[in-house]
Amino acid sequence: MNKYRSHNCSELRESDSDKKVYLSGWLHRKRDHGNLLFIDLRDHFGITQCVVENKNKYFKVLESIRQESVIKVYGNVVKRELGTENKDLKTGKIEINIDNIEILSEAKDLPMPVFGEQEYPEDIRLKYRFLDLRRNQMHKNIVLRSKVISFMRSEMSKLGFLEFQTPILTSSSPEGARDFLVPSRLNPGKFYALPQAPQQFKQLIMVSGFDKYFQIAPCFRDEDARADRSPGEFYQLDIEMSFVEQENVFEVVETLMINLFKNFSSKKLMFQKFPRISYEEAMIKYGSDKPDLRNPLLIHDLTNIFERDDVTFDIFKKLVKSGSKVRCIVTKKTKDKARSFFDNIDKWAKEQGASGLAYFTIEKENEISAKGPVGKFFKEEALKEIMKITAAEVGDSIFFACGKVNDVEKITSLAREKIARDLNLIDENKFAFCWIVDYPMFELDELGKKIQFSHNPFSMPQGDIKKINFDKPLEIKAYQYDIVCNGIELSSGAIRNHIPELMYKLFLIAGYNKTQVDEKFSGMINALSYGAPPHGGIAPGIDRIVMLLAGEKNIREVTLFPLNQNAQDLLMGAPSEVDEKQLKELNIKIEKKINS
RNA sequence: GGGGGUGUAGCUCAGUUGGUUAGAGCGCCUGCCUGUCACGCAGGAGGUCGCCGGUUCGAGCCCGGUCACUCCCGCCA
Repeated sequence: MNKYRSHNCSELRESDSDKKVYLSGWLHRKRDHGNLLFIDLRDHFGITQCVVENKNKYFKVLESIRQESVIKVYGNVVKRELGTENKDLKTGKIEINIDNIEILSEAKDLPMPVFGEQEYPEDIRLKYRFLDLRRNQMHKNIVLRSKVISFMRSEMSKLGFLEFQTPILTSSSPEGARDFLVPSRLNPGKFYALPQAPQQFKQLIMVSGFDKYFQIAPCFRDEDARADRSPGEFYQLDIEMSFVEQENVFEVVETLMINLFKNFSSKKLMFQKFPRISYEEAMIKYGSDKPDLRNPLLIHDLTNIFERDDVTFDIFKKLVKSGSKVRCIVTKKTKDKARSFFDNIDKWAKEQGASGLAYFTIEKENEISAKGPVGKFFKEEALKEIMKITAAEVGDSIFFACGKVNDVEKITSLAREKIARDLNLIDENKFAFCWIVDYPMFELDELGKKIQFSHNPFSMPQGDIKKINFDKPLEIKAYQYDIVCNGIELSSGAIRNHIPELMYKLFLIAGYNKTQVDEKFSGMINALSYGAPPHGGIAPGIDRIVMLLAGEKNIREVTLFPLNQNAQDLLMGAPSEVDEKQLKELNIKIEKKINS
């Protein structure tokens, strides 16, 4: 092919026997027999075994050179003797008899080995990412990521979407996450912001008449990290479409996801048509708006039961009287589970900051009774009612949580997952997608006083625009939706509000008057005032999709050069201090924080 | 900002109730070895037990503080 190689390290077969070839790659592994030396030569494509005997003048050189050095090998392709073949290698039926070699780049002692599948501390992996990325699993994940993105591009193009780039230096937006700011040299004292998402731009693209747009869009948010959330930056498949209803967006995304997941994973899709679950229903049944539908457990509301006279569980009754809710989870056929199973869950709940989970098991001798620490507080009639509501049967157990709606939703949602894991109810070989729909337009803030947008302020409220009752804002639903897979939120989207008058009304409810809206969203409002198509879209998170396809639990496993949890790049040393001169040009002065 | 976990050789980890000189595997160095593919065998070097302080006759182990990494909550679409 060129002066470095005639073939790559995965190419040679029996049929190439007796050919003179030259290969280049990393010295993956050495097996030194003293007078005979085996070398596994590795490149991106695979591994080829090379052999050299002590009479070769390069023998000593190869003996002393370190792993991960890059060498060029010149030699003869030889068919391996029967019994010395390696079935695990594509090239396992041949080997290279080395004539001579050339060292292209020598490696120092390694801080972490490339060979093997052991786990290593993440700070070392990130500092030596180039070594980490040579390792098989990481290398595969990154290749997968590349293929997924290519696939998305080609599918979107086939569907008639056009790919555009939107600005990276843009303006700070008042809603949503913290912005990354970039000082402007030409405009002293002013800042650009990196886009949290190309939200306004993609809407402007629709207003500009381009009909359907997509982009593999970088998004920047200055928020704290999680396992499934990179600090700093991540990528979305940003999509926007003109003249569409919610279902049209769903069609595109469902088709894409089904093709994508069928193409890149052997795991089965639980639903060929993704279930649509309203936000309200999701919060009751799963305690979360990102339910893992592989998990068969459901949450039920039992608040009313604790208003009955034949229930004497006073702690819960008192809480219910003061507005708390009771929710429960039923586990099937758990009456013979060891006491420790129940107690562990209760203990776990306390560790999560809840006041624990009460539980009992339904039994029947002469009459139906509840066995367990709080069982004695429930008479037969009450138990029958509970069984009716929850579809619980004799032999099943019920776990209860009581508290304010938000708290009880949080703990039951976590408990649903915890209990299912303990009982091994989650099928890891499935993908369960669903849509969460009908999000409320507004919600109360934590103090329950101020009304604020619950999602995106640019979403279109549902129903006949002329008949919306703005006096009851909390009842207004929006054409706002999320797509969730295996409990991971992949994306949210919405049909956008393209009517300025309506937008002013909604902003007013959230406490912004017309002047304020004009100031903050002048570009957007202005654009919508000169003929805007009804439009909507969505933006699936690419990192999370690849994470699911790769079967990884951490987003950094599918990211080439991720920041660590403190948003530092240990390889490049970012963020870093800058020259006084640079600061001066930008009119910026650093005030050192003095710790007392 | 808050809570949990981890921190012992270059790397992965063990280290009993607080008790003499802190161990193993991989890697590294030296020697032996012509069919290995996690090659094998023999020997060797390598340690501020994250850091600071305390308790104790004695601390890798107990206590307090602190730092780093990570997971979670807050935050975030």
